[in-house]
Amino acid sequence: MSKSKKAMSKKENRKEKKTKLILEKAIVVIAEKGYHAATVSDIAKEAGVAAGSIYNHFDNKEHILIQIFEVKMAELTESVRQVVSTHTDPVEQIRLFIAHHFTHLQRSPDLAQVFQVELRQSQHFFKMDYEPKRLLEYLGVLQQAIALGQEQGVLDPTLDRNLLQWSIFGAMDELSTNWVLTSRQNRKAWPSDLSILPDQIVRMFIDGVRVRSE
Amino acid sequence: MSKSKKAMSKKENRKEKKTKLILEKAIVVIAEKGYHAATVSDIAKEAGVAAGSIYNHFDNKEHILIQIFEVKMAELTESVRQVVSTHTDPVEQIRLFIAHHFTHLQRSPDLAQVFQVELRQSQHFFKMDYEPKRLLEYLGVLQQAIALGQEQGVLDPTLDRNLLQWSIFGAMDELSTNWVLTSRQNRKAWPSDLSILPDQIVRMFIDGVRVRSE
DNA sequence: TAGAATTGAATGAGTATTCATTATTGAATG
DNA sequence: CATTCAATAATGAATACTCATTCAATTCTA
Repeated sequence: MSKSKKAMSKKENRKEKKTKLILEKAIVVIAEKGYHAATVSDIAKEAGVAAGSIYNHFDNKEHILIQIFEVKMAELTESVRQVVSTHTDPVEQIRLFIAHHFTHLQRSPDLAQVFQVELRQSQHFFKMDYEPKRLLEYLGVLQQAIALGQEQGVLDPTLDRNLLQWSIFGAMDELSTNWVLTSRQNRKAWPSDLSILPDQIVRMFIDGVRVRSE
Repeated sequence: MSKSKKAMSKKENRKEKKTKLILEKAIVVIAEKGYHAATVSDIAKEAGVAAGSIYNHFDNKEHILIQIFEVKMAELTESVRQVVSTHTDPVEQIRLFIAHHFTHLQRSPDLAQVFQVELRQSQHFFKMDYEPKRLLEYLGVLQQAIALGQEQGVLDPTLDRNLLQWSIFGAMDELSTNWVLTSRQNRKAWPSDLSILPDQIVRMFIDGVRVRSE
């Protein structure tokens, strides 16, 4: 865990900034060339450091990829948590969660490429203990909205929350990957603006999940 | 493309059988050790041939992985097409499609591991022109059921078919991956028997998609 | 017996990582 | 303030290592 900013010496602060810089540049380079084709030297050059210096910040090449996931997922979780907390209606919370996901995707194309495509080439990403941790934190925001909906009687109480949670994520993830893959190639399988998706997805899922009022 | 069985000489027939054998053994070895850790020699040994012989059947290591996808996807598509064609009700067709997906997954754990995890480590799998082709053929069966449902007025005609198709696939794929990852580790995040999933998934999606009677 | 298929030892390419060396930093000191 | 100096950080050339792939020699087979 990182020390609070205040407790950090100038040196530690500076080092952390450089770590962050390398991470940001790594996202650009990896998105551009692909994880395997992007060499450690490429990343170092882009960050303006020597290849060996990378190893003062990361254990190895794969660790860079993992850290991109860790750091960016934590940020994403924090920001979606804030957005969702501005509303109390569970269905609206779910809509916001989904909308935020695609907004984020569209605002950070390089990161999107890394998340949807390059990360999955990591040998250990799938198999590690901590892989689910950050993802589960993120999806926890969604799950809370679902649980709230059930408590309030808006969503089917017999529904398997896990099933819904993973299905929504699966749908978002697949649509995201499709978008990333096609947008880089200038295909038009998907609208360039993804802002219509959340409403449609919510309608699709929720109208099936929602307890019929009538 | 391969010649019809009748037009094949004994030699060609034998060669094709060996190609198939290598492919089957490759699935076992790759599922066991992971794509990168599985060497060409490992696969050759398992298939009872010399390492060099692999190259009489495949261009390179990655080509093996691609061929696993190509061949097995074609088989899967053919079998689901048959299953679905036994019913005319579009919702039942969708249910059958989903059920078949999970049944297949559960019956072929090694292939499931390769499909859900190892394939995605291929550098070119995502980026190739032919990647979507087989997948689109497979999903075409689902799409036809959706289209039929719209024609019959059972499903919302304003619905974006692509969206539903990819969302259902995304949900199935994510649940599949979860199942593969947990079942190998004997976790119990998912029931060992997946046969309950299809009904739940159909309920989730269809009840939101179906035009409300009354 | 020609041609195809198979063999498996040898090759070589490519790059992640190491590490001895050099440079930088900033607290302590007079 | 200027200087020292131990600790940290940065460097980049050299290394080391793994396997995928090749191919000349051998075996098979129709």
